[in-house]
Amino acid sequence: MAVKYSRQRQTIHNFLMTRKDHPTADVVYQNVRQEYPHISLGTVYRNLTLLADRGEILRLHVGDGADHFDADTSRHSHFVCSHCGCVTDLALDCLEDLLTQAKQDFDGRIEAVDTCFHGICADCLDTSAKRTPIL
Amino acid sequence: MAVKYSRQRQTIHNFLMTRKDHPTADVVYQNVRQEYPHISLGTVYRNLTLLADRGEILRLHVGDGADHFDADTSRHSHFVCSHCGCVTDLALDCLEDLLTQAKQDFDGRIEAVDTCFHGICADCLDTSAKRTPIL
DNA sequence: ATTCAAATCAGTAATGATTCCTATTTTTAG
DNA sequence: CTAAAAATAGGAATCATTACTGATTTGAAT
Repeated sequence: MAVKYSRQRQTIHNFLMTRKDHPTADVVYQNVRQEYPHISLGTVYRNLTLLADRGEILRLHVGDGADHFDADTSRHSHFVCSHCGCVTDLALDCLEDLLTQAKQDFDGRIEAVDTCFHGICADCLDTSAKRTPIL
Repeated sequence: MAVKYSRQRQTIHNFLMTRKDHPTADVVYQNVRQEYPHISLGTVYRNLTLLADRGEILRLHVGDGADHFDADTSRHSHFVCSHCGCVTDLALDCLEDLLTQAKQDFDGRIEAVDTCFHGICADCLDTSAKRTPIL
């Protein structure tokens, strides 16, 4: 099953590279649809899965029901705001140390690590402070 | 909405505390059903969600489609075998360092971190070595 | 450039995990 | 003991994702 070029897949990958907010499949679909009105949601899912399987993008499980996708495949962490649901990048030096230590302590073979931080993003802290101090 | 005692919830929580393999809601359901044949899957989900919301158990998003649940709420990491799908605990000293560094570097408020390692567990490495060396 | 098998597509149906709904039962404060 | 609040069982509904199918596109060999 050799991979052949497809305009749809290229467009999906290109779109993902323009975004830093790690959109869901449906967000990708809604946006790519502007250029390809006839693209189907199944095509978006199939290509996101194919790209992720080939290591060209990352599939993130942030725990909000839908998977998110990231065109940046370098090792980095993520943050999810439990208030607005936004997903952002987080660069941490000691991520490598974590992997190194895990490989030492563990019997099996460790290939990757997903690190997902949770809390309230700066924007939500700001706006909630200006309105009602509930959070 | 004060929380009232329920035998079903107690049984679910008790069952979870006997297991170290972080079962899914359906596995909890299948097991608790032995004692309560009439318990419904909805009740299992509702109580697992309630316990997780109150911080009495953890809900894990390991990326295999279904959420897993963990009665051990102390800070620790998890490992998921991409071959057999098993989920195990992983204790790492530098997890605290990761949180500390993240809080320093980040503008928002960080409350928690999920760390999920992926790879092949020791059992799967063993058995695949004894059979056909595909992995 | 033409051909043609393999890959991909659009559209839609099916699946699987989880949540929602409602009438009934259980819990617990007074 | 009583009654209001919470929880339940059972099933329907929802949402993300995958699978299916007949038509279209790609690309390597002619």
